[in-house]
Amino acid sequence: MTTYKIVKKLDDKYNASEIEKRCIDFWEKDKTYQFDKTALRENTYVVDTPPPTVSGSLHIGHIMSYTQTDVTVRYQRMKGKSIFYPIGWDDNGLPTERRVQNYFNITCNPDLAYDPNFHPIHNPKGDEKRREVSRKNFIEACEVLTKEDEKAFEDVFRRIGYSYDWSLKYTTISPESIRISQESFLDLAEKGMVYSAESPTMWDVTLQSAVAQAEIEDRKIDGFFHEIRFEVEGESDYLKIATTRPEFLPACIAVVAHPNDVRYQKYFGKKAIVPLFDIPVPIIPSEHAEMDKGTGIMMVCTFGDAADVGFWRGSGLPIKQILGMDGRILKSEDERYPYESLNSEKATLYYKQITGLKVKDARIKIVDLLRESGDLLSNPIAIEHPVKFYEKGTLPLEFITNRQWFIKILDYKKELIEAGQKIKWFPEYMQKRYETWVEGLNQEWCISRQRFFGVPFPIWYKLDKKGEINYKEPIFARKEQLPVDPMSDVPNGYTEDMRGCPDGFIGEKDIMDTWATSSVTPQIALAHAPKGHHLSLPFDVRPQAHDIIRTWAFYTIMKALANEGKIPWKEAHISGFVLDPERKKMSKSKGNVMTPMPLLEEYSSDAVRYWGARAKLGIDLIFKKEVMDQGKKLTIKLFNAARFVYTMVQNAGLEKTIDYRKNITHPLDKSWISKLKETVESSVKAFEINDSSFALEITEKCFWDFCDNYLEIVKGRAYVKEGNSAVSCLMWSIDTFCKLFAPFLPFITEEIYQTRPWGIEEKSIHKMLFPSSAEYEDFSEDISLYEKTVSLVEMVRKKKAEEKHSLRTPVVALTISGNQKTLELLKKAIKDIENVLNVKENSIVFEPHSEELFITNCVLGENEKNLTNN
RNA sequence: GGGCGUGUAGCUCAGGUGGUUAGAGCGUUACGUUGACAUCGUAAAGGUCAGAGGUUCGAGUCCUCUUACGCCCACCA
Repeated sequence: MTTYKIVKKLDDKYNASEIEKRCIDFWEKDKTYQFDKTALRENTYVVDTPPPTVSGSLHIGHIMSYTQTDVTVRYQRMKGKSIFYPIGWDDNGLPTERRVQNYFNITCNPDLAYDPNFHPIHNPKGDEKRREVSRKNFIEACEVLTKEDEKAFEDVFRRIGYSYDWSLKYTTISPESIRISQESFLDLAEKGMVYSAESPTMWDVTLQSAVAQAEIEDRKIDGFFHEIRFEVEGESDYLKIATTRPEFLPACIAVVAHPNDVRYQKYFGKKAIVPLFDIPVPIIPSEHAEMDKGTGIMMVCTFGDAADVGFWRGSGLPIKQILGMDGRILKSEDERYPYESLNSEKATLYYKQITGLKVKDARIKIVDLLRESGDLLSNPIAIEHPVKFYEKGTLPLEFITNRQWFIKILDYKKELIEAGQKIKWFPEYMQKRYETWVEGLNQEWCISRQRFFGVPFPIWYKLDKKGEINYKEPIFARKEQLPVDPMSDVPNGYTEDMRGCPDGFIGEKDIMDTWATSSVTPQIALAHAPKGHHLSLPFDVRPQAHDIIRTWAFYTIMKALANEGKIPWKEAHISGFVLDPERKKMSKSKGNVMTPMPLLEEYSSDAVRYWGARAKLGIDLIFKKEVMDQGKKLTIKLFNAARFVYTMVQNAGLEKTIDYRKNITHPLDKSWISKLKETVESSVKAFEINDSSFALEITEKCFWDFCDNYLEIVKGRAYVKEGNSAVSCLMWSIDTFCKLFAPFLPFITEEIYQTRPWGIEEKSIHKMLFPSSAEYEDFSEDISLYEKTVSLVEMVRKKKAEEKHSLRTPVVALTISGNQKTLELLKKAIKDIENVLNVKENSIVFEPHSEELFITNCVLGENEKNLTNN
């Protein structure tokens, strides 16, 4: 067995960093947290740990939620369960990609061949042009950089004592993870749930990639209503059409009004003329238009917003694409306005003035032109309106038509909601959030991204005789081929020299949405488990924060359901955020993030864990250092209380026998054990409903009661030879508190447990069984003796405080009033009471006159200070 | 517009099946240290439990409404 340390004795002074070092070393050598694959499933607790994104650093929000999970896991371990608690690093995705580009001054060109001689070097200056490298080289560069971050993350997680089995560590960009992600995709392809299509896609022009519904957010931005004059063919009057996006005039395909709108009914079937460009477009009745909004009549362009896309889908009208992938107005090949116009010359003249401009500039230009031509009916009206953004983007999303891969989800809403109902959510109301999200889904999951650092699609396309791509019949990789990179691997039946040639093939350049990989974390974790394990879905728990219910939780449920027909986990534990003192979410851009390492140094790991563990699941927490102070104080108090009790145990010559608890015979001690029993019972109850913060709260309360009252009251008895009952009771209490606190404060409790005065080697406390109230049953007695004694002590203390005397001031005369029963009870602890109050032996008078317990006469003697002063 | 959550001491938060006088930490004030602990102890002050109504012998807790704040979703001419 691994030795905890050579000198098995508590230090004289509490030293957090020494204790932390000893414990980390001990747990490592002892393999305390190793997963035991031989345990039965019902004796195993399986966790789908969130792999943190390794770009930048961990912040205090991680610490709160990861601590809450570790506490739960440690409790389960102390229930005797084998724990499958892996840790992974999410190094796959955009944040890493951006960071790597800047750090090495490189950029990825997936068309390039792999260069085995390329080694990335730190080059932040970026004086020279960014070097283009192949996708494989780029991924290698990502791995170089993420390794450093992962080291720093691991240091923090080890230091704070998260009980991962580090041998289960995975990364989301590893070949194994890529394999699993691709396999999941191929499985869905077989099931007919994936397809590629060319259609209007939400497009981030800065990122130059498609994004999915889950990654977009609304932001209120300033804009203008422009009221524009549209003439009607064959009519003398004109239409007044309001739009926020006049730059899309040349892409206008129709004008629509509500079918019941009497103002416009007479125009239906006629054509409106788009100003400047003289484009005749049909005036169509459509429910898309609302009578009471604006002028009640609107123009439809391809595409100004999601409503335009919706209308276009049902209209059968052709798309007029004027916006390029770079967010600029397209130049047509012959530099003419490329669509139908009554006056092509004029249309071209105007169109030329906006080609190549960014949408915002094009808008300004068009407004100027409308003003000049007299088609702007009023000055633009300033408004604030919600616009869709990519959550990490800076410019509004555009709808641009291109080819993307999708996973069908809209047909499965019912099943997805039912799966959500089978999962127990903590707190419960988080299930509602999941349901709201699923109900509100209106797009299939677009999983292709025009990026580089991620999981490639296991797909190639055939080229025909002319070298044109056949998208209709993609070549899927075979499962035994995985993982594949279609840009360097070759599909079955082809050779590398056929790549890009007529009658040959070409690889799919795009990569998958990072969530396509994150959504299979349970499967990835299992792939990293020791051979011969018997685990499968569902896991026991998924801990995560509430902001990613619509992404991580949703996609994981969706994949588990589609791939395996199962729910991924039985429970979801949803944590909140840490807010700064102004109640703002901590974020890098606001500069208000706190990193954990300095706090661990300042307060100790146990104290920081205390802070995280006190927060309730799901609640957003305002960061308060004072709570860490409280944790630090508690830790030191535990240390000192244990040190004192251990000295008593040594003095009493108490031996470790199974039966030392049998020494506990004194009524007051047994009464205290009742109190302890109650706390154990409530603590277990709280843990069982995943309310560990409550368990901590009541344990702490009981512990301070122990220190302030019980320990003080029996101190005198513990010093004398016949004090074995008290000493045994103190010892058992310390043992109990250590176990109750162990999930929260793993370091100090291990230190105290390992330095027990028996001198016998012990297993880690974290492998011991959590206390159960039944163990205390036989040693407990009516709790009221303890409670009455404490209230009596408090009364006398208060009297001494009121008279500004020291607590050691002798009491010359004391009369206690109360009912007969109470007084008889108190007499059982008379020696302890005399001692703690410093009353002369046999001088307490009992008066059985009143119902309530109180002191009718309390005369204090002179204390030493007063004597010297006089 | 729909939904969810929150409102308790100066601050940050607990208050479980409704049950004495509503709790903790920090902060404030007073006192205290010779035998675990000054990274300390004992005590005090501090509350119309957001507001109104209802159920009940009894409501911080249950119901209805109002109000303030936060979040999620939707709308986006």
